[in-house]
Amino acid sequence: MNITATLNADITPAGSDYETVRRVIEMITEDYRDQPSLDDLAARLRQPPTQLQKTFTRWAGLSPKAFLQAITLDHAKRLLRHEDMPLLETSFEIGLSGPGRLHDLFVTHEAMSPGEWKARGAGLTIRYGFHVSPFGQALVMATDRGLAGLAFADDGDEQACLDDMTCRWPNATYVRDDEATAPYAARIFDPERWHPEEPLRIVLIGSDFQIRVWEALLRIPLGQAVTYSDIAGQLGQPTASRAVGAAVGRNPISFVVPCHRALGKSGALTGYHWGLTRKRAMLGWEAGKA
DNA sequence: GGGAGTGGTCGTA
DNA sequence: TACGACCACTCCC
Repeated sequence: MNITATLNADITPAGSDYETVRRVIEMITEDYRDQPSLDDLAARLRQPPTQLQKTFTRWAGLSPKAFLQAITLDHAKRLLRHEDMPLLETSFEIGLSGPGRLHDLFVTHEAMSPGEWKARGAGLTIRYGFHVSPFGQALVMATDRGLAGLAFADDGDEQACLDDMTCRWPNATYVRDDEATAPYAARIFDPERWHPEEPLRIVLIGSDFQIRVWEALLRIPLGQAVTYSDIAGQLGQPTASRAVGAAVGRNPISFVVPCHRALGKSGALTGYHWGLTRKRAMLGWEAGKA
């Protein structure tokens, strides 16, 4: 059975649907103060309102109007409010030593040794493939130890996206193998397939500091967010928020390591390596699943 | 809103 | 090694 085809049919709109959704998100983002109506949005996209509503809701799990509310600053601030649940601290106690089961995708992770990191991927074979995802073309990269990379590209930008990822581990051997990476894509973007009994294996390749930051991100549950300074504080270096931002920005397994759940202290989305629109898309999509 | 301070990383010498 | 530039930040005026 063709997993990609199943994925398309099940949860992922065709590529052009992401384009539609992306444009809706952009319009909502630019004009959210005017609270654009469904009719306004549909008119600008030259689509019937009912069809747009259907496409968008199928993709996000919530209507354009609900989505509009989900990506406003107020909502972001609510995600950040954790006085009744000191997120990172409690997660820390539950167990750093064991596999990172706290992640909603049920991830077990291992880190590359410092030696392997210094070798910049030498001796490592990385299989990669492009797959349709709710957030555009997804570049999936895997070693035999598990998922090592996940990146996103708009149509036509696949090569730039691949270059961006391969230059991180320039000495690795890269093999295009869509068949090997398709099961990862199928699973990652379908919450129905997130099961604790079959954790997703991921491999973190990065510096010591980066890995500590990425592990902190893995402890943020679906529908929650933390600030860069929260993470810095949790690492015992409360003034290192800017360094945390830089490390978050180097996250090689976008979405799975939920870097989109890191926000500025004001609740503003600040930046995202694969585009702010995509960060909004992820938060909105999660708002529909949480 | 903008300037200063921040800590990790990377390129260069 | 050492230094400077670069950052998905934050604080303070």
